[in-house]
Amino acid sequence: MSKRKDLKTANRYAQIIERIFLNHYTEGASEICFERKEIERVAQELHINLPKNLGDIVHSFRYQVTLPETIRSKATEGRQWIIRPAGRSRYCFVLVVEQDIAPTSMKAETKVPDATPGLVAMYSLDDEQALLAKLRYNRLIDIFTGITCYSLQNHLRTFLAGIGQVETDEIYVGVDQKGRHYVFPIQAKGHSDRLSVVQIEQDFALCVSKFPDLICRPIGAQFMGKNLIALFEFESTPEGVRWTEEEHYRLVSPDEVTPEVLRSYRERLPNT
DNA sequence: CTGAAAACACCCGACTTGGT
DNA sequence: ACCAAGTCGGGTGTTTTCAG
Repeated sequence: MSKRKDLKTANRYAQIIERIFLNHYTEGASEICFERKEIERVAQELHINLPKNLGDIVHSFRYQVTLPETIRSKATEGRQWIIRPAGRSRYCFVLVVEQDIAPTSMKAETKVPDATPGLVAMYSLDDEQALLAKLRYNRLIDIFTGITCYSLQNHLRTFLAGIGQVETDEIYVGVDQKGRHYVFPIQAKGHSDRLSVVQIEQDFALCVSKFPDLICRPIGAQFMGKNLIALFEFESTPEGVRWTEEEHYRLVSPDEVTPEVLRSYRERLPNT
């Protein structure tokens, strides 16, 4: 993302993705598909070294960095390009309603007495794992959804027809007081990565394929600070995935928990 | 057709590099 | 020297290949 010498030093990833896009783009297009093989071809045309990890090109534009300006400028007002998987080694740029899944700044916080075991907090290896552990030990998914639920497994990776390989950070299953069963796929992000609608779409698809009988409610989780966590819930509409709920939870150490915090916490916790 | 092995695809963390 | 962006290697699940 250099500012001065974009033309000369735009990185290989950006050059490649830009060329692929422009190869297929026509005025007014809202879907542009390409295959992995094209990455190799384009690198050759541009006389640049083929990156060794081709998948990382798509991956980085999906979750980490913004697309080159050339591509972004071809999105109509209020819309943005995302890169959707479209089966094995196939990808599609799709123009969707712009949606930045980021925590709202001025949102009220709910205090929760931090029940994360000290040892776990101390030795978490990375942000994402730390976040998942805090969600689990503090039953934040129960509190957020109002449903009693349990972690089924984490890092469920599987292959979906028509999409490709997908991965969900953690899966919870739950049951409400009327006996309905739910599945909650969780996407967790530390400070640096962004939540992406692409992943939420995949979570819905994963539910349909692997848990067709359960009610599917994808959740996004993001650290806003060390002990401040934002949770999001999504719904699937004809216009695409939309974010419907957002709550912020602050984990506070047990010795600063007032009776009031404790009471409100107990009220929010679903009965088991 | 079946099962095992090889190849492929993808994501993550860690290393490398280039700009300040 | 420090920081962040760019790149790469490892691990694991899926798909393909192929011998029997």
